[in-house]
Amino acid sequence: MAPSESGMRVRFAPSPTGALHIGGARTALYNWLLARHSGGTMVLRIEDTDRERSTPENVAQILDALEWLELDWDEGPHSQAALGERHREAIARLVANGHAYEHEGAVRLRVPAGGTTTVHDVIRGEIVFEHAAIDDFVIARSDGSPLYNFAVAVDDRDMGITHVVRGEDHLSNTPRQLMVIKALGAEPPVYAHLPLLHGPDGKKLSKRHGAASVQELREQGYLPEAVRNYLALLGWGADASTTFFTTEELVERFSLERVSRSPAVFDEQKLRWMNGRYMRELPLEELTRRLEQRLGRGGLRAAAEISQEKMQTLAEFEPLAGFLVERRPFDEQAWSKVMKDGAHERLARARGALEAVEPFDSAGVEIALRGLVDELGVKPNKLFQPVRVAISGSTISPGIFESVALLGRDETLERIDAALEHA
RNA sequence: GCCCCCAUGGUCUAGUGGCCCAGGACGCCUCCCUUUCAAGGAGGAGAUCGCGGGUUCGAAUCCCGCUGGGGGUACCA
Repeated sequence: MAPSESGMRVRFAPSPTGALHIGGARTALYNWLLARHSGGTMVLRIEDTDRERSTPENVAQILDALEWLELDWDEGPHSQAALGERHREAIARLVANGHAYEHEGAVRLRVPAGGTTTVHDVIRGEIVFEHAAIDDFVIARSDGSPLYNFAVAVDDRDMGITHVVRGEDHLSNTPRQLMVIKALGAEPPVYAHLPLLHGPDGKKLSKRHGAASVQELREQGYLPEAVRNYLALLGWGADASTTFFTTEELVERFSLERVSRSPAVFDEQKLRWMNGRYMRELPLEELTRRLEQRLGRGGLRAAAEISQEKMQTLAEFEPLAGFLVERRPFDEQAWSKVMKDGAHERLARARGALEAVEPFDSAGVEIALRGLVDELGVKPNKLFQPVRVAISGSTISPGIFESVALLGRDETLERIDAALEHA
């Protein structure tokens, strides 16, 4: 580890405009990885100098999202608005020493007429901005309240931030912040501007692109560890072939030097695939715990066990295995697709075979049903699908033997009877 | 308008002058397995490395121009 990377003080500074977006989540993750990797400090600061937007509910949503992602912080959350004292003090100082001046009630920073300001960006190298292209910008409103570009610079200085890691949308404003820091006579932090995240249409990621916020990802049944892994790979890669990283490995291997410069598109299909892999590797106890917590009920262990390898998200448990928990109506499309060409008769025969199974476990059910298949001389699915529709209401379910065994003899026979009558 | 950033298959990426007529992953297609759906296994299609000039014995890799995309330019953050 390079000396400069030891004990980094980083900050995640979202403006509370509502749900935490995926782009913000990635920024938070990268900052968190850097703090943990360097044995440093993660500061959480809420950029709430914009009155209206900064409601307590919005702030709560951000904290909630970070907690779900299991990204903890060491300091904060600080409210930028609450730091007004420091800001006003700094403004007064700049006005006093001529670095800023009052104009129509507002205060503007004096930008040198000539020369340049260079941003040293870890990811992009040196970026030179001509002062000629930057106007004297307002740092305080006429009511005295500070503006973003000013407050950020002051806060980063006051909080001793060593590395500012944020989205590329802040790059163009960096020279302004650098000028404030310089006017204040402070040392600038190291900057790293992350490439933005885009939607499938190439435009900036937004709600229009499906799951765009952390809370939506949670609702859709994604696992936080899978989301972390996927997000880490959106703009960063450790090598040519590693795709799966435990969080410990991410902490160990993540580095700003390997962050890419071009924008990335959030691909939910790949997240789904990755999430499925994490789902299958979850210990059964853990999978059960998460499903039960999500559904607000217990007793799901057995159902979770026979469904685990078939789910890509926690949300898929219900459509796949909900029938194990609660009887549900027949899906008419499934019904008409399966219950034809003598299916009714075969279902009746299956009922008979199951009635006699002893013991009524998955192995016993399999022997009985396969035996009947041989006896009838039909393709297995000619018998299994009608049974599946009868007990689950649909054509999709976990393994049929396991499902039947789990339901138990009485429940299974009742459902088959209901199906026989339904016809 | 002006300023800044970016540019490898549909997507995420590896690649920093020869090992690349470009590697991995998702997705897609085919086959296998198979009780459905997934999963898994084996193959396959898909990239003139945005375009045009250079530099060099040699360029995805360096330079210039262009085009395209994105961001900024507020008494928003």
